[in-house]
Amino acid sequence: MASLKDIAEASGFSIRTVSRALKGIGYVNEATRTRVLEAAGKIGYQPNRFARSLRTKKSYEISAVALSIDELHMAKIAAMEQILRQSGYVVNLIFGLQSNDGQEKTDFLNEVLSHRPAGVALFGGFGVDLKRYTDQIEQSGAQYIVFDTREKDVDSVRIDRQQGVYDAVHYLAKKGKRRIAYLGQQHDRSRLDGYERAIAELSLEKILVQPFLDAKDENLKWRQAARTLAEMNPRPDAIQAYSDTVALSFLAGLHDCGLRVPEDVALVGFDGRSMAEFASPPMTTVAQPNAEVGQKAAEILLKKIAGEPTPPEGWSVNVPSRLVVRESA
Amino acid sequence: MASLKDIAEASGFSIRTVSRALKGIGYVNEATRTRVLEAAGKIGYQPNRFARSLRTKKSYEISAVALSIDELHMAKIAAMEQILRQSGYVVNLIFGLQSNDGQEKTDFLNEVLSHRPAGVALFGGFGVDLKRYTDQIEQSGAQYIVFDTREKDVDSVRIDRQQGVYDAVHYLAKKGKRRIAYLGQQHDRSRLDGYERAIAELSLEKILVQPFLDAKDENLKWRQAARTLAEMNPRPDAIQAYSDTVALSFLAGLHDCGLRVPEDVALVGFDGRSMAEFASPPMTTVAQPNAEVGQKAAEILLKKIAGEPTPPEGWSVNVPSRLVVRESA
DNA sequence: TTGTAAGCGTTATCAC
DNA sequence: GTGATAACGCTTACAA
Repeated sequence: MASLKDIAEASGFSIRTVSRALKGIGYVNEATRTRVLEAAGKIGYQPNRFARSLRTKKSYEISAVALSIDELHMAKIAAMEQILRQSGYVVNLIFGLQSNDGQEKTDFLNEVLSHRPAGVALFGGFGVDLKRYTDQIEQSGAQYIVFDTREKDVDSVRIDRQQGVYDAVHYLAKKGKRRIAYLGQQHDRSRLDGYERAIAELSLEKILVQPFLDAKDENLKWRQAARTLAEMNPRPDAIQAYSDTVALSFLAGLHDCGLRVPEDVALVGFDGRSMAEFASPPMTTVAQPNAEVGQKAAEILLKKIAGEPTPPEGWSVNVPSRLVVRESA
Repeated sequence: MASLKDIAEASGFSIRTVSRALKGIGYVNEATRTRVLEAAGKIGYQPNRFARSLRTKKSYEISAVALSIDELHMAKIAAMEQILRQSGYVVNLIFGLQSNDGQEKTDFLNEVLSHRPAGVALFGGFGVDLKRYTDQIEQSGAQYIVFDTREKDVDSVRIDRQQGVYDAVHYLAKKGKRRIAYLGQQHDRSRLDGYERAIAELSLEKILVQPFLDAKDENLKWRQAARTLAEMNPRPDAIQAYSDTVALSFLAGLHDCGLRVPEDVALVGFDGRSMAEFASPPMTTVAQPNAEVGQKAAEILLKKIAGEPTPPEGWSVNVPSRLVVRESA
């Protein structure tokens, strides 16, 4: 592969001049520049990243770390990659080991850092030790951003789930629904908070549909919860579900009970997974703003890497989720 | 960050000796080795990839290139990454630009190669020029593997769709179905071939259900095709669909027509997307062997990079798809 | 405006 | 067995 030296020889200038002409930094005679660029083009020059990183002690790689693969993660990473690529960065992907052992996760992070990324984008699932991991990343000289974590003390691009569910409940009320239930566990707060806030504003009755806990697997837990709903009297006429997967399992249960969607019960999911679009009927859902989240994460990383001072409000940012209306509600 | 020099100073040996002790290559006194390892551990040494790559002219990065993001792609990449990471490689992700302009795609590949990957894993969608791209990759000194392409002259890990559909049709016949239809376009061959082969063996009637071409969008094209099926006399009692998305759009159409699945019509999808699992009813599907495909792709890349001679049968390989039985059939 | 020389952290070549 | 030393391709002082 061609190097600066090759261009220097081909164009008759020194390496230094060639370098400056190519990067457009410093004073270079216009005639020299064109001759250098011409030579570089003819020879098919591509700068050597390894040499550059070695010399400048700067990396141009961002590691995206997730403990599991997921459609929603990927959408965020893809959006992030578009931005980072434009700034000359490469995104590398590191998927977690299956183990839940804490020790292993530390080694895992060490492995990530051994590649000397300029930045690390972390997905959740690291549990309460997240702060320890981000500290370790910073200590290694890299910057980090976390995707959508509940942990408070870390820089993160968070999704405003509360407001999305709040909007959805108002949407349902506007469509004439009066008995709007929430389907999910009581201890998962953010969505539930949005639900409760809207219900209170609308002076409606708060109705909670819980999973059927004796079920054999996760899917049946929610599918069989539909029976609970079917037997309620009066029956809810709308459901906001915790997630798309929960909503679709529940939808199967509604079919089992002979209840029609949206005629008998309107149904709104959460997440905006592709499966919602292909459900029968296509499901209305509060979509995660993946593109915006990925973009924001990239921008924050770039700023932190560039050494910009922390803004007064900190690096963390909230992005709103948005209702995607289809046929189920 | 600590370098070999630091360890050399700390342990009292030369850089060269330290290097050999750490890599376990060549003759090193056992006592020296332990002292060196100790010093390296204490100092927290991590080798500098950039220096190593610069010196050896070898890259330890594999670029996974896709023109679009997709759950199935990601599952393959994730599997590939597990293997490659164990061999010290990093997988970096490059998603295509939206444009369909040929020129842009060439530049795009140039950009990929400018990062000097040791190997490139390509997903389809590059059209008939695929061979040109793989040639360009090899010319740059990198190795390549293509995921599941129809193009003949390139090394690829291919999915045996024919056999998967063949198995599914036999499965349907064994469950007593006698009027098994294929839902899809006539010009997409691989799945259709498997269908036709099985139908011929079983001496059943070949029935093709085509999309409703006047529909407004892709989804409705298949959803409205259900009407066609509903009006057939006698009506098919089972469907093998071209894909999961097609099958689910069609399923919505079946619901529209008041037909029950699997009681009135059994339905089998293709791809093994997560949406199939969450359909109502959970959908039987011929799943793509993503894990195996990714693993094979990684193994082939590693062998090609290691300079192993091309085996007599070439580098390409076929992996079987497999029927995942759920409730829809 | 351009050229020379040093150095980033490795690995490879050669002596000792 | 071990130690100097050069080289990979680039950037950055500094000199011309």
